[in-house]
Amino acid sequence: MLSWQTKSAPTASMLPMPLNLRSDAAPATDPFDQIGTCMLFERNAEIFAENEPAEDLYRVVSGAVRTCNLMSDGRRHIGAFYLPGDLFGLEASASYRFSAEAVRDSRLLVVGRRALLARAAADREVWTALWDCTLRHLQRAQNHMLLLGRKCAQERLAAFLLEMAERLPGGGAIELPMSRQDIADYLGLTIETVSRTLTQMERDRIVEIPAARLIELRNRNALVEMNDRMAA
Amino acid sequence: MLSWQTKSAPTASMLPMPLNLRSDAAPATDPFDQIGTCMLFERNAEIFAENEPAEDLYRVVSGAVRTCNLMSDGRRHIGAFYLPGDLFGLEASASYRFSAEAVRDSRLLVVGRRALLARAAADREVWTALWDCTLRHLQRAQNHMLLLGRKCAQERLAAFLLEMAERLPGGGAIELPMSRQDIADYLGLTIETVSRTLTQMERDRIVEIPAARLIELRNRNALVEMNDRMAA
DNA sequence: CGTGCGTTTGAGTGAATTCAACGGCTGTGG
DNA sequence: CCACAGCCGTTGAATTCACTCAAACGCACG
Repeated sequence: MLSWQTKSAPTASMLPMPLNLRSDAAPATDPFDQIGTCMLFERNAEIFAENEPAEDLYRVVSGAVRTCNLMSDGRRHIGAFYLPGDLFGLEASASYRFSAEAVRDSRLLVVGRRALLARAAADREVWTALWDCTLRHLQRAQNHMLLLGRKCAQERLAAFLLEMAERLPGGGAIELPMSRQDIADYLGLTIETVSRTLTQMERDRIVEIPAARLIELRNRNALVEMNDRMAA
Repeated sequence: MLSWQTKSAPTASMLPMPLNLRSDAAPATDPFDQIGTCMLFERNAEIFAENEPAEDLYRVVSGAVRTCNLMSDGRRHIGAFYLPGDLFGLEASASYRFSAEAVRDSRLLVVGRRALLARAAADREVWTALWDCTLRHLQRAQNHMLLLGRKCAQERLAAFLLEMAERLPGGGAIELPMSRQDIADYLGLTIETVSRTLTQMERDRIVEIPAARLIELRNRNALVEMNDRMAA
Protein backbone atom coordinates (compact mmCIF):
# COMPACT_ATOMS: atom_id res chain seq x y z
CA MET A 1 0.00 0.00 0.00
CA LEU A 2 1.23 3.45 -0.84
CA SER A 3 2.18 5.58 2.09
CA TRP A 4 -0.16 8.31 0.95
CA GLN A 5 -3.15 6.06 0.75
CA THR A 6 -5.63 6.40 3.55
CA LYS A 7 -5.39 3.66 6.11
CA SER A 8 -9.05 3.29 6.83
CA ALA A 9 -9.94 1.85 10.20
CA PRO A 10 -12.70 -0.78 10.08
CA THR A 11 -15.23 1.58 11.64
CA ALA A 12 -14.14 4.60 9.67
CA SER A 13 -14.70 2.79 6.40
CA MET A 14 -18.37 2.43 7.28
CA LEU A 15 -18.77 6.18 7.52
CA PRO A 16 -18.65 8.83 4.83
CA MET A 17 -14.95 9.09 4.18
CA PRO A 18 -12.95 12.03 2.98
CA LEU A 19 -11.33 11.45 -0.34
CA ASN A 20 -7.79 11.26 0.88
CA LEU A 21 -4.47 10.99 -0.79
CA ARG A 22 -2.40 11.88 2.20
CA SER A 23 1.33 12.31 2.45
CA ASP A 24 1.68 10.96 5.93
CA ALA A 25 5.13 9.47 5.87
CA ALA A 26 6.92 9.39 2.54
CA PRO A 27 6.56 12.63 0.58
CA ALA A 28 9.18 11.33 -1.82
CA THR A 29 6.63 8.98 -3.37
CA ASP A 30 3.68 11.36 -3.27
CA PRO A 31 2.91 12.79 -6.73
CA PHE A 32 1.38 15.88 -5.15
CA ASP A 33 4.53 16.65 -3.20
CA GLN A 34 6.76 15.77 -6.13
CA ILE A 35 5.10 17.50 -9.03
CA GLY A 36 2.36 19.56 -7.40
CA THR A 37 2.45 23.34 -7.12
CA CYS A 38 1.03 25.27 -4.22
CA MET A 39 -1.75 27.84 -4.70
CA LEU A 40 -3.58 30.18 -2.35
CA PHE A 41 -7.28 31.04 -2.65
CA GLU A 42 -9.15 33.64 -0.67
CA ARG A 43 -12.52 32.98 0.93
CA ASN A 44 -15.16 32.60 -1.81
CA ALA A 45 -12.60 32.62 -4.61
CA GLU A 46 -13.43 30.36 -7.53
CA ILE A 47 -10.94 27.55 -8.04
CA PHE A 48 -12.49 26.33 -11.25
CA ALA A 49 -15.82 26.84 -12.99
CA GLU A 50 -18.51 24.48 -14.20
CA ASN A 51 -17.85 23.33 -17.79
CA GLU A 52 -14.27 24.58 -17.71
CA PRO A 53 -11.76 22.08 -19.19
CA ALA A 54 -10.75 19.69 -16.41
CA GLU A 55 -6.98 20.02 -16.52
CA ASP A 56 -5.95 19.76 -12.89
CA LEU A 57 -6.47 17.76 -9.73
CA TYR A 58 -6.28 19.43 -6.35
CA ARG A 59 -5.48 18.44 -2.81
CA VAL A 60 -6.49 20.61 0.11
CA VAL A 61 -3.57 21.49 2.35
CA SER A 62 -5.40 23.91 4.62
CA GLY A 63 -8.79 25.59 4.57
CA ALA A 64 -11.91 24.12 3.01
CA VAL A 65 -13.45 23.85 -0.46
CA ARG A 66 -16.99 23.33 -1.74
CA THR A 67 -18.13 22.07 -5.14
CA CYS A 68 -21.34 23.64 -6.46
CA ASN A 69 -23.98 23.26 -9.12
CA LEU A 70 -26.11 26.26 -9.93
CA MET A 71 -29.53 26.12 -11.57
CA SER A 72 -30.67 28.94 -13.78
CA ASP A 73 -33.29 30.11 -11.29
CA GLY A 74 -30.71 30.46 -8.54
CA ARG A 75 -31.07 27.17 -6.73
CA ARG A 76 -27.68 25.99 -5.58
CA HIS A 77 -26.49 22.51 -4.74
CA ILE A 78 -23.26 21.72 -2.94
CA GLY A 79 -21.98 18.30 -3.93
CA ALA A 80 -19.24 17.97 -1.34
CA PHE A 81 -16.96 19.73 1.09
CA TYR A 82 -13.23 19.06 0.93
CA LEU A 83 -11.07 19.39 4.01
CA PRO A 84 -7.30 19.17 4.50
CA GLY A 85 -6.00 15.96 2.94
CA ASP A 86 -8.92 15.56 0.55
CA LEU A 87 -8.50 15.33 -3.20
CA PHE A 88 -10.93 16.89 -5.66
CA GLY A 89 -11.29 17.63 -9.36
CA LEU A 90 -11.63 14.02 -10.52
CA GLU A 91 -13.69 13.97 -13.68
CA ALA A 92 -14.92 11.37 -16.11
CA SER A 93 -15.38 13.91 -18.87
CA ALA A 94 -13.11 16.55 -20.33
CA SER A 95 -14.69 19.36 -18.34
CA TYR A 96 -15.60 19.95 -14.71
CA ARG A 97 -19.23 19.19 -13.95
CA PHE A 98 -19.38 21.64 -11.05
CA SER A 99 -17.53 24.70 -9.89
CA ALA A 100 -15.18 24.67 -6.91
CA GLU A 101 -14.86 27.56 -4.47
CA ALA A 102 -12.84 28.20 -1.34
CA VAL A 103 -15.12 28.10 1.69
CA ARG A 104 -12.43 30.13 3.42
CA ASP A 105 -8.84 31.10 2.78
CA SER A 106 -7.24 27.91 1.56
CA ARG A 107 -3.92 26.49 0.46
CA LEU A 108 -4.09 23.85 -2.26
CA LEU A 109 -1.66 21.58 -4.06
CA VAL A 110 -2.34 21.39 -7.79
CA VAL A 111 -1.26 18.63 -10.16
CA GLY A 112 -1.86 18.51 -13.89
CA ARG A 113 -4.29 15.77 -14.74
CA ARG A 114 -2.13 14.47 -17.56
CA ALA A 115 1.00 14.47 -15.43
CA LEU A 116 -0.74 12.55 -12.68
CA LEU A 117 -2.20 10.06 -15.13
CA ALA A 118 1.23 9.54 -16.64
CA ARG A 119 2.52 8.90 -13.15
CA ALA A 120 -0.29 6.43 -12.54
CA ALA A 121 0.46 4.63 -15.79
CA ALA A 122 4.05 4.15 -14.72
CA ASP A 123 3.38 3.21 -11.13
CA ARG A 124 0.83 0.56 -10.28
CA GLU A 125 0.57 1.75 -6.71
CA VAL A 126 -0.34 5.22 -7.85
CA TRP A 127 -3.21 4.05 -9.98
CA THR A 128 -4.44 1.71 -7.27
CA ALA A 129 -4.55 4.66 -4.93
CA LEU A 130 -6.28 6.84 -7.51
CA TRP A 131 -8.93 4.25 -8.22
CA ASP A 132 -9.45 3.56 -4.56
CA CYS A 133 -9.84 7.27 -4.05
CA THR A 134 -12.49 7.42 -6.76
CA LEU A 135 -14.32 4.46 -5.26
CA ARG A 136 -14.42 6.07 -1.83
CA HIS A 137 -15.68 9.25 -3.43
CA LEU A 138 -18.43 7.21 -5.05
CA GLN A 139 -19.29 5.60 -1.75
CA ARG A 140 -19.78 8.96 -0.13
CA ALA A 141 -21.95 10.11 -3.02
CA GLN A 142 -24.11 7.01 -2.58
CA ASN A 143 -24.48 7.72 1.12
CA HIS A 144 -25.45 11.27 0.36
CA MET A 145 -28.07 10.19 -2.18
CA LEU A 146 -29.80 8.14 0.53
CA LEU A 147 -29.71 11.19 2.81
CA LEU A 148 -31.13 13.52 0.17
CA GLY A 149 -33.73 11.08 -1.06
CA ARG A 150 -35.14 9.57 2.07
CA LYS A 151 -34.17 11.47 5.22
CA CYS A 152 -35.99 14.21 7.14
CA ALA A 153 -34.37 17.47 8.18
CA GLN A 154 -33.43 16.22 11.62
CA GLU A 155 -31.75 13.12 10.22
CA ARG A 156 -29.87 15.17 7.64
CA LEU A 157 -28.45 17.47 10.27
CA ALA A 158 -27.54 14.52 12.49
CA ALA A 159 -25.66 12.91 9.62
CA PHE A 160 -23.96 16.20 8.81
CA LEU A 161 -22.78 16.80 12.37
CA LEU A 162 -21.45 13.26 12.68
CA GLU A 163 -19.67 13.56 9.35
CA MET A 164 -18.04 16.82 10.36
CA ALA A 165 -17.11 15.50 13.80
CA GLU A 166 -15.43 12.61 12.02
CA ARG A 167 -13.59 14.72 9.48
CA LEU A 168 -12.67 17.85 11.40
CA PRO A 169 -10.07 17.87 14.16
CA GLY A 170 -11.09 18.41 17.80
CA GLY A 171 -13.06 15.75 19.67
CA GLY A 172 -16.51 16.81 20.79
CA ALA A 173 -16.44 20.38 19.51
CA ILE A 174 -16.85 21.14 15.83
CA GLU A 175 -15.60 24.37 14.36
CA LEU A 176 -17.48 24.69 11.10
CA PRO A 177 -15.68 26.35 8.20
CA MET A 178 -18.92 26.84 6.24
CA SER A 179 -21.96 29.09 6.57
CA ARG A 180 -25.53 28.01 7.29
CA GLN A 181 -26.33 28.61 3.63
CA ASP A 182 -23.57 26.21 2.61
CA ILE A 183 -24.91 23.58 4.99
CA ALA A 184 -28.44 24.07 3.65
CA ASP A 185 -27.30 23.67 0.04
CA TYR A 186 -25.32 20.57 0.96
CA LEU A 187 -28.26 18.94 2.75
CA GLY A 188 -30.96 19.98 0.31
CA LEU A 189 -32.71 22.22 2.85
CA THR A 190 -33.24 25.95 3.35
CA ILE A 191 -31.13 28.03 5.66
CA GLU A 192 -34.16 28.56 7.91
CA THR A 193 -34.77 24.85 8.31
CA VAL A 194 -31.11 24.26 9.16
CA SER A 195 -31.23 27.01 11.76
CA ARG A 196 -34.50 25.82 13.30
CA THR A 197 -33.37 22.20 13.43
CA LEU A 198 -30.09 23.10 15.14
CA THR A 199 -31.97 25.28 17.64
CA GLN A 200 -34.28 22.37 18.39
CA MET A 201 -31.31 20.06 18.90
CA GLU A 202 -29.89 22.55 21.35
CA ARG A 203 -33.20 22.66 23.26
CA ASP A 204 -33.11 18.86 23.36
CA ARG A 205 -29.59 19.02 24.86
CA ILE A 206 -28.19 17.07 21.92
CA VAL A 207 -25.76 19.81 20.99
CA GLU A 208 -24.52 23.06 22.43
CA ILE A 209 -23.89 26.05 20.17
CA PRO A 210 -21.82 28.70 21.97
CA ALA A 211 -21.22 30.47 18.66
CA ALA A 212 -22.95 29.93 15.33
CA ARG A 213 -19.95 28.13 13.87
CA LEU A 214 -18.95 26.25 16.99
CA ILE A 215 -21.01 23.18 17.81
CA GLU A 216 -20.39 20.79 20.68
CA LEU A 217 -21.91 17.32 20.57
CA ARG A 218 -23.53 16.67 23.95
CA ASN A 219 -25.43 13.50 23.12
CA ARG A 220 -23.73 11.70 20.32
CA ASN A 221 -25.89 8.62 20.79
CA ALA A 222 -28.99 10.58 19.94
CA LEU A 223 -27.35 11.72 16.70
CA VAL A 224 -26.19 8.21 15.87
CA GLU A 225 -29.71 6.89 16.43
CA MET A 226 -31.19 9.50 14.12
CA ASN A 227 -28.58 8.64 11.53
CA ASP A 228 -28.62 4.87 11.96
CA ARG A 229 -32.20 4.12 11.09
CA MET A 230 -30.65 1.75 8.62
CA ALA A 231 -31.22 -1.93 7.84
CA ALA A 232 -29.57 -4.35 10.28
CA MET B 1 -9.05 2.33 -26.00
CA LEU B 2 -10.36 -1.06 -25.11
CA SER B 3 -13.00 -2.42 -27.39
CA TRP B 4 -15.32 -2.98 -24.45
CA GLN B 5 -15.07 0.56 -23.23
CA THR B 6 -18.01 2.79 -23.94
CA LYS B 7 -17.53 5.10 -26.83
CA SER B 8 -19.42 8.03 -25.42
CA ALA B 9 -20.77 10.54 -27.89
CA PRO B 10 -20.16 14.17 -26.91
CA THR B 11 -23.81 14.75 -26.09
CA ALA B 12 -24.30 11.44 -24.37
CA SER B 13 -21.45 12.14 -22.00
CA MET B 14 -23.32 15.17 -20.71
CA LEU B 15 -26.22 13.02 -19.62
CA PRO B 16 -26.44 10.42 -16.89
CA MET B 17 -24.59 7.52 -18.43
CA PRO B 18 -24.93 3.83 -17.79
CA LEU B 19 -21.86 2.26 -16.32
CA ASN B 20 -20.79 0.35 -19.38
CA LEU B 21 -18.14 -2.17 -20.06
CA ARG B 22 -19.50 -3.43 -23.31
CA SER B 23 -18.25 -6.25 -25.46
CA ASP B 24 -19.10 -4.64 -28.76
CA ALA B 25 -16.44 -6.05 -31.02
CA ALA B 26 -13.67 -8.10 -29.47
CA PRO B 27 -14.96 -10.58 -26.90
CA ALA B 28 -11.52 -12.14 -26.86
CA THR B 29 -10.18 -9.20 -24.83
CA ASP B 30 -13.23 -8.74 -22.62
CA PRO B 31 -12.58 -10.06 -19.10
CA PHE B 32 -16.30 -10.71 -18.65
CA ASP B 33 -16.48 -12.88 -21.74
CA GLN B 34 -13.20 -14.57 -20.95
CA ILE B 35 -13.50 -15.36 -17.26
CA GLY B 36 -17.10 -14.45 -16.45
CA THR B 37 -19.81 -16.98 -15.72
CA CYS B 38 -23.42 -16.54 -16.66
CA MET B 39 -26.18 -16.50 -14.06
CA LEU B 40 -29.95 -16.21 -14.22
CA PHE B 41 -32.05 -14.34 -11.68
CA GLU B 42 -35.83 -14.29 -11.46
CA ARG B 43 -37.84 -11.13 -10.97
CA ASN B 44 -37.23 -9.76 -7.46
CA ALA B 45 -34.49 -12.28 -6.72
CA GLU B 46 -31.67 -10.96 -4.57
CA ILE B 47 -28.32 -10.90 -6.35
CA PHE B 48 -26.36 -9.88 -3.29
CA ALA B 49 -27.25 -8.41 0.08
CA GLU B 50 -26.16 -5.27 1.91
CA ASN B 51 -23.07 -5.91 4.04
CA GLU B 52 -22.32 -9.19 2.29
CA PRO B 53 -18.64 -9.62 1.35
CA ALA B 54 -18.10 -7.95 -2.03
CA GLU B 55 -16.55 -10.79 -3.96
CA ASP B 56 -17.96 -10.33 -7.44
CA LEU B 57 -18.61 -7.80 -10.15
CA TYR B 58 -21.59 -8.15 -12.45
CA ARG B 59 -22.55 -7.11 -15.93
CA VAL B 60 -26.15 -7.09 -17.08
CA VAL B 61 -26.69 -9.10 -20.25
CA SER B 62 -30.46 -8.89 -20.32
CA GLY B 63 -33.16 -7.73 -17.93
CA ALA B 64 -32.69 -5.00 -15.33
CA VAL B 65 -31.24 -4.66 -11.84
CA ARG B 66 -31.78 -2.23 -8.96
CA THR B 67 -29.51 -1.49 -6.01
CA CYS B 68 -31.31 -0.70 -2.74
CA ASN B 69 -30.74 0.66 0.71
CA LEU B 70 -33.31 -0.14 3.36
CA MET B 71 -33.86 1.85 6.51
CA SER B 72 -35.06 0.12 9.65
CA ASP B 73 -38.47 1.78 9.50
CA GLY B 74 -39.10 0.52 6.00
CA ARG B 75 -38.04 3.50 3.90
CA ARG B 76 -36.33 2.27 0.77
CA HIS B 77 -33.87 4.05 -1.50
CA ILE B 78 -32.86 2.85 -4.93
CA GLY B 79 -29.37 4.02 -5.79
CA ALA B 80 -29.37 3.05 -9.45
CA PHE B 81 -30.91 0.94 -12.15
CA TYR B 82 -28.66 -1.22 -14.31
CA LEU B 83 -29.63 -2.11 -17.85
CA PRO B 84 -28.05 -4.41 -20.43
CA GLY B 85 -24.37 -3.54 -20.79
CA ASP B 86 -24.05 -1.89 -17.38
CA LEU B 87 -21.58 -3.01 -14.76
CA PHE B 88 -22.36 -3.07 -11.04
CA GLY B 89 -20.94 -4.30 -7.76
CA LEU B 90 -17.97 -1.95 -7.64
CA GLU B 91 -17.08 -1.32 -4.00
CA ALA B 92 -14.46 0.62 -2.10
CA SER B 93 -14.86 -1.51 0.99
CA ALA B 94 -14.81 -5.25 1.56
CA SER B 95 -18.59 -5.53 1.63
CA TYR B 96 -21.47 -4.34 -0.52
CA ARG B 97 -23.03 -1.13 0.74
CA PHE B 98 -26.42 -1.91 -0.81
CA SER B 99 -28.33 -4.94 -1.94
CA ALA B 100 -28.93 -5.75 -5.59
CA GLU B 101 -32.15 -7.27 -6.92
CA ALA B 102 -33.42 -8.26 -10.31
CA VAL B 103 -36.12 -5.83 -11.42
CA ARG B 104 -37.24 -8.58 -13.72
CA ASP B 105 -35.90 -11.90 -15.00
CA SER B 106 -32.29 -11.14 -15.82
CA ARG B 107 -29.20 -12.74 -17.21
CA LEU B 108 -25.91 -11.55 -15.69
CA LEU B 109 -22.22 -12.16 -16.27
CA VAL B 110 -20.31 -12.56 -13.02
CA VAL B 111 -16.58 -12.07 -12.53
CA GLY B 112 -14.66 -12.57 -9.32
CA ARG B 113 -13.41 -9.28 -7.99
CA ARG B 114 -9.92 -10.64 -7.34
CA ALA B 115 -9.71 -12.19 -10.77
CA LEU B 116 -10.74 -8.95 -12.45
CA LEU B 117 -8.32 -6.92 -10.36
CA ALA B 118 -5.53 -9.31 -11.26
CA ARG B 119 -6.49 -8.82 -14.87
CA ALA B 120 -6.42 -5.07 -14.42
CA ALA B 121 -3.02 -5.22 -12.77
CA ALA B 122 -1.63 -7.06 -15.77
CA ASP B 123 -3.33 -5.00 -18.44
CA ARG B 124 -3.16 -1.25 -18.36
CA GLU B 125 -6.13 -0.92 -20.68
CA VAL B 126 -8.28 -2.96 -18.38
CA TRP B 127 -7.62 -0.76 -15.40
CA THR B 128 -8.07 2.37 -17.45
CA ALA B 129 -11.49 1.08 -18.44
CA LEU B 130 -12.30 0.10 -14.88
CA TRP B 131 -11.33 3.49 -13.50
CA ASP B 132 -13.18 5.28 -16.25
CA CYS B 133 -16.18 3.17 -15.48
CA THR B 134 -15.98 4.16 -11.82
CA LEU B 135 -15.65 7.82 -12.74
CA ARG B 136 -18.74 7.70 -14.92
CA HIS B 137 -20.58 5.98 -12.13
CA LEU B 138 -19.52 8.81 -9.84
CA GLN B 139 -20.69 11.37 -12.35
CA ARG B 140 -24.14 9.85 -12.46
CA ALA B 141 -24.29 9.80 -8.68
CA GLN B 142 -23.42 13.50 -8.63
CA ASN B 143 -26.15 14.27 -11.13
CA HIS B 144 -28.60 12.32 -9.05
CA MET B 145 -27.63 14.17 -5.88
CA LEU B 146 -28.57 17.44 -7.55
CA LEU B 147 -31.89 15.93 -8.55
CA LEU B 148 -32.64 14.63 -5.08
CA GLY B 149 -31.47 17.73 -3.30
CA ARG B 150 -32.87 20.54 -5.36
CA LYS B 151 -35.52 19.45 -7.84
CA CYS B 152 -39.30 19.34 -7.58
CA ALA B 153 -41.39 16.27 -8.42
CA GLN B 154 -42.07 17.39 -11.97
CA GLU B 155 -38.38 17.98 -12.66
CA ARG B 156 -37.45 14.62 -11.18
CA LEU B 157 -39.87 12.79 -13.41
CA ALA B 158 -38.71 14.75 -16.45
CA ALA B 159 -35.11 13.79 -15.70
CA PHE B 160 -36.11 10.19 -15.17
CA LEU B 161 -38.02 9.92 -18.43
CA LEU B 162 -35.16 11.49 -20.39
CA GLU B 163 -32.65 9.18 -18.72
CA MET B 164 -34.71 6.12 -19.56
CA ALA B 165 -35.34 7.29 -23.12
CA GLU B 166 -31.58 7.63 -23.45
CA ARG B 167 -30.73 4.26 -21.96
CA LEU B 168 -33.53 2.02 -23.13
CA PRO B 169 -33.93 0.94 -26.74
CA GLY B 170 -36.82 2.25 -28.87
CA GLY B 171 -37.02 5.88 -29.92
CA GLY B 172 -39.93 7.82 -28.53
CA ALA B 173 -41.60 5.01 -26.62
CA ILE B 174 -40.21 3.81 -23.32
CA GLU B 175 -41.01 0.36 -22.01
CA LEU B 176 -40.22 0.59 -18.33
CA PRO B 177 -38.89 -2.53 -16.66
CA MET B 178 -39.58 -1.18 -13.16
CA SER B 179 -42.70 -0.52 -11.11
CA ARG B 180 -44.02 2.85 -9.92
CA GLN B 181 -42.72 2.02 -6.46
CA ASP B 182 -39.23 1.49 -7.87
CA ILE B 183 -39.40 4.83 -9.66
CA ALA B 184 -40.58 6.54 -6.49
CA ASP B 185 -37.76 5.08 -4.42
CA TYR B 186 -35.25 6.07 -7.09
CA LEU B 187 -36.50 9.65 -7.27
CA GLY B 188 -37.07 10.16 -3.55
CA LEU B 189 -40.83 10.51 -3.94
CA THR B 190 -43.91 8.46 -3.05
CA ILE B 191 -45.69 6.20 -5.47
CA GLU B 192 -48.73 8.51 -5.38
CA THR B 193 -46.69 11.55 -6.33
CA VAL B 194 -45.09 9.67 -9.22
CA SER B 195 -48.49 8.57 -10.46
CA ARG B 196 -50.08 12.01 -10.12
CA THR B 197 -47.16 13.74 -11.82
CA LEU B 198 -47.26 11.34 -14.77
CA THR B 199 -51.01 11.79 -15.07
CA GLN B 200 -50.53 15.55 -15.10
CA MET B 201 -47.88 15.25 -17.82
CA GLU B 202 -50.32 13.20 -19.84
CA ARG B 203 -53.01 15.89 -19.41
CA ASP B 204 -50.43 18.45 -20.56
CA ARG B 205 -49.79 16.34 -23.69
CA ILE B 206 -46.13 15.95 -22.73
CA VAL B 207 -46.37 12.15 -22.64
CA GLU B 208 -48.83 9.47 -23.59
CA ILE B 209 -49.28 6.41 -21.37
CA PRO B 210 -51.16 3.67 -23.23
CA ALA B 211 -50.19 1.17 -20.51
CA ALA B 212 -48.71 1.86 -17.09
CA ARG B 213 -45.28 0.67 -18.15
CA LEU B 214 -45.33 2.07 -21.64
CA ILE B 215 -44.64 5.77 -21.95
CA GLU B 216 -44.38 7.74 -25.17
CA LEU B 217 -42.66 11.11 -25.18
CA ARG B 218 -44.88 13.57 -27.05
CA ASN B 219 -43.13 16.80 -26.17
CA ARG B 220 -39.53 16.13 -25.45
CA ASN B 221 -38.68 19.83 -25.42
CA ALA B 222 -40.96 20.39 -22.47
CA LEU B 223 -39.13 17.64 -20.60
CA VAL B 224 -35.72 19.01 -21.54
CA GLU B 225 -36.76 22.45 -20.33
CA MET B 226 -37.89 21.08 -16.99
CA ASN B 227 -34.65 19.20 -16.68
CA ASP B 228 -32.34 21.89 -18.01
CA ARG B 229 -32.94 24.62 -15.50
CA MET B 230 -29.19 24.53 -15.09
CA ALA B 231 -26.55 27.22 -15.13
CA ALA B 232 -25.40 28.33 -18.57
C1' DC C 1 -66.00 -14.79 -12.62
C1' DG C 2 -63.52 -13.81 -8.67
C1' DT C 3 -58.86 -12.81 -6.59
C1' DG C 4 -54.80 -10.20 -6.11
C1' DC C 5 -51.52 -7.00 -7.29
C1' DG C 6 -50.18 -2.70 -9.14
C1' DT C 7 -51.83 1.77 -10.22
C1' DT C 8 -54.75 5.71 -9.98
C1' DT C 9 -57.56 9.05 -7.70
C1' DG C 10 -59.40 11.72 -3.71
C1' DA C 11 -59.35 14.14 0.75
C1' DG C 12 -56.93 15.89 4.49
C1' DT C 13 -52.48 16.56 6.83
C1' DG C 14 -47.97 17.98 7.75
C1' DA C 15 -42.98 19.04 7.28
C1' DA C 16 -40.41 22.16 5.09
C1' DT C 17 -40.68 26.32 2.47
C1' DT C 18 -41.51 31.24 1.58
C1' DC C 19 -41.93 35.79 3.08
C1' DA C 20 -40.83 38.97 6.57
C1' DA C 21 -38.87 40.97 10.58
C1' DC C 22 -35.68 40.88 14.17
C1' DG C 23 -31.23 39.98 16.71
C1' DG C 24 -26.40 39.95 17.33
C1' DC C 25 -21.71 39.87 15.90
C1' DT C 26 -17.67 42.34 13.71
C1' DG C 27 -15.19 45.84 11.95
C1' DT C 28 -14.79 50.79 10.94
C1' DG C 29 -14.83 55.47 11.59
C1' DG C 30 -15.99 59.30 14.44
C1' DC D 1 -14.71 54.12 23.55
C1' DC D 2 -18.99 54.29 21.37
C1' DA D 3 -22.09 54.51 17.16
C1' DC D 4 -23.31 52.62 13.11
C1' DA D 5 -23.40 49.66 8.96
C1' DG D 6 -23.45 45.31 6.97
C1' DC D 7 -23.57 40.50 7.36
C1' DC D 8 -25.13 36.32 8.99
C1' DG D 9 -28.12 33.90 11.68
C1' DT D 10 -32.47 33.30 14.17
C1' DT D 11 -37.34 33.54 14.90
C1' DG D 12 -42.30 34.10 13.53
C1' DA D 13 -46.43 33.57 10.52
C1' DA D 14 -48.56 31.85 6.57
C1' DT D 15 -48.26 28.90 2.59
C1' DT D 16 -47.40 24.99 -0.27
C1' DC D 17 -45.89 20.86 -2.16
C1' DA D 18 -45.56 16.38 -1.37
C1' DC D 19 -47.08 12.99 1.97
C1' DT D 20 -50.41 9.92 4.46
C1' DC D 21 -54.49 7.52 4.69
C1' DA D 22 -58.20 5.56 2.20
C1' DA D 23 -60.82 3.84 -1.49
C1' DA D 24 -61.61 2.60 -6.19
C1' DC D 25 -60.04 1.00 -10.55
C1' DG D 26 -58.18 -2.18 -14.02
C1' DC D 27 -55.63 -5.74 -15.71
C1' DA D 28 -53.73 -10.52 -15.50
C1' DC D 29 -54.29 -14.98 -13.93
C1' DG D 30 -56.33 -18.99 -12.09
